[in-house]
Amino acid sequence: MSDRRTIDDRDTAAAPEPPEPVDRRQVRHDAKRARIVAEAWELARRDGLAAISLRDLADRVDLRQPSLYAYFDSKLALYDTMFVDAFQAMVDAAAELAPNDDPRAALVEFAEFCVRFATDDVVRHQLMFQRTIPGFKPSPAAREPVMAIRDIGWERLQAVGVTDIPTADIFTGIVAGFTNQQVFNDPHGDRWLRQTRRAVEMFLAEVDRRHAPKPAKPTPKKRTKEK
Amino acid sequence: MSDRRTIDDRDTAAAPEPPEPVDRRQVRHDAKRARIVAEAWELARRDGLAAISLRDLADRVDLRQPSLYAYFDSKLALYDTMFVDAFQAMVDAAAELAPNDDPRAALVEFAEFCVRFATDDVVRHQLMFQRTIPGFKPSPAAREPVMAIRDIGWERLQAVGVTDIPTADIFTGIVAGFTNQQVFNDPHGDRWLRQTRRAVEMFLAEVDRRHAPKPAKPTPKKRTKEK
DNA sequence: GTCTATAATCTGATAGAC
DNA sequence: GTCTATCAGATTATAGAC
Repeated sequence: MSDRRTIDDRDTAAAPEPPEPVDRRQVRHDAKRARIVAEAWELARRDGLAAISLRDLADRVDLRQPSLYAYFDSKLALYDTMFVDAFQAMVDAAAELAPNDDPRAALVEFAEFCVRFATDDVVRHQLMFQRTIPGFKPSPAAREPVMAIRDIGWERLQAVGVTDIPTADIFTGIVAGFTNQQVFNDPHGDRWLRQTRRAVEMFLAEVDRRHAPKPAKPTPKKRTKEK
Repeated sequence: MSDRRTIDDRDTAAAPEPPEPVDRRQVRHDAKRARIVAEAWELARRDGLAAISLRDLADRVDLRQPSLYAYFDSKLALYDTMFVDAFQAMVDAAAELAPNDDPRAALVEFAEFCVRFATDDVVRHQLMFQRTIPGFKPSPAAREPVMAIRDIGWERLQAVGVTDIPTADIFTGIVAGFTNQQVFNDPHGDRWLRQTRRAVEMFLAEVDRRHAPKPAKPTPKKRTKEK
């Protein structure tokens, strides 16, 4: 199947060519590429993210090591693909979260989701949120899914009335911390995951306090319009 | 790998040590060792923690690479020493904190100190709080300064009335998160450091709420346990 | 696209003379 | 303790045949 698609190709291949909607080669290429990435994750989980070797990786996908360069320009390009893969997975998983009418419950849910997602795959978390690979910096193109997940968090914060950056920073600080502690200090348990709800409720109480600044004295219960 | 004793074993125990105060050789050895560690930090800051090479390191201390083995049994042993060095520095710095009569202010101070200490040296933070070097795990001996810093935090928590682990976990989660966000998202600024006080005060408000449980709302009894 | 072969370099670690 | 010499590998990446 000669598929050189030079410009004058359409003239010479007049009759029998069925119109290909998608290039099959491209499809297979992409599929193999995806498999390589999947095996790279396996390898990273086994040996550590920084210890992936292209030889080991090639073995796992039945290629010789140089053949990987048909799929990735460099090892750092592989990391970049994995980085995008990880954030895209997070975006997809976040989209699966059941919608919740109560914005406060939704925020708790989101925070717990973040902690859970990180502990599901510690190495993935390492690539996403720690600068650990010496030469690696996400490419500009890799920023897109990062911003997507950031937007999801931002929406949920706005839904509970948080619109200023400093308060949002407090929330992200909490989530980042619980995530990190869970991954780092209790990677197979749920010690910090269990406290996440309480932490977010604590945060919400602070938000309430800001929005309805009550004077200091313990007054009899006043009616507020918030439920 | 011979499982020789841990890294730092100078023969402190064996000698009866009558009149001879210190061995000059030992002093020089220790001094050079310290210099090697210091240069290793430099190198880590320049190239990344995982990218330290013993050859580069040897150059910086005017040795040939094999001579480093007179000071460290292996590269991982060097990391272990650096790990201890980092936690010891944190303990020392924490000891410098001005005493504060108000335990609540002292807790805020401690949290801010942690965030500041981390941003002072990102690579140090990486070694202390992230599992990033493929083969490295702190030796049992290295645990001591880790526990020392943990104890400092624990004391300050008790001083504000926190005695249960789950609540302490919330505090460590907050501190870990603000530290991490600061290091990761604003390494040369103070974006999360500026919010640390507010976060700790938010935490303290939660502690107060627990200690003086006002029957604020006609909700069914919800959180009483988890102690 | 995949291969073989190899470049080019780096790595941590060891042996043994002095 | 420091050296030279070297081991025994590893690594990523490239060249060029098919």
